[in-house]
Amino acid sequence: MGATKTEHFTDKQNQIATIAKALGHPARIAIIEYLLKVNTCICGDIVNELPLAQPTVSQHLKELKNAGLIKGNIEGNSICYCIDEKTFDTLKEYFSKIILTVTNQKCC
Amino acid sequence: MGATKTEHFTDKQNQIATIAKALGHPARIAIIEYLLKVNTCICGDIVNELPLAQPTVSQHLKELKNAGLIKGNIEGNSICYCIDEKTFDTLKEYFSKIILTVTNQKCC
DNA sequence: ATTTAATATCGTAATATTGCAATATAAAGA
DNA sequence: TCTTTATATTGCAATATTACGATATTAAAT
Repeated sequence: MGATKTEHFTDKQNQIATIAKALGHPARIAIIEYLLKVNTCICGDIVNELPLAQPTVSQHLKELKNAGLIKGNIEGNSICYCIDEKTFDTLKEYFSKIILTVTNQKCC
Repeated sequence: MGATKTEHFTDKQNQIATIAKALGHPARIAIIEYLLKVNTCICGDIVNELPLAQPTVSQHLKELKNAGLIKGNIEGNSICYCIDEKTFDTLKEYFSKIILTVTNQKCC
């Protein structure tokens, strides 16, 4: 016990859960909002912006990248990060569909 | 260490992260989708639907309720659960704003 | 009053996440 | 080449999550 029973759920359910999980930490939300503000930036900029050590920021960036929420392009010495729109679209579409369905329903 | 540094982030950032975190598990996504299909149901229905024990389902329902994603109304013996639209709206609005901002940006 | 049914809570083991110091890697500049 | 700069990885401690058996709670049914 302790491990999520991933294999019992559909690919789509796991996909949405994985993306949501990546956004389930305030530091990662802060990183997304910072990227939104500055368009593109390097890891060091985020380290200066957030109250977290460089390895911690690097780890959060990795998780956001694994979930497809950001992209990282090597630019010589540093890595240029920016938001990956596609995955946010996937989420928005998913929630839009939920809301459309729910508005036709009656709650208990 | 090990605990999230919640106090260093804004209320809005923590709010979005909390909601996203609640959706960051395939079982909870499956519960949302089941509720979407059947409109309303009781805990026992979900226990029959998912490959998880009753206490586990109860715990997942509690987290979804704490995040404001579902509502639970006592109906005599059992509890009637249904989706709470408001919180999904909050998420959708948040992602819509992100996408609107990103589409005017150029990635690296 | 007792039993049954539906959920919640407690306790606990297994696993995952968070955060960071120390260290590694890799490219640019002197 | 040696140093500097930028980022990633490793290893580990603290904490959180996941899952479930056992048990408690609460209301309906008999």
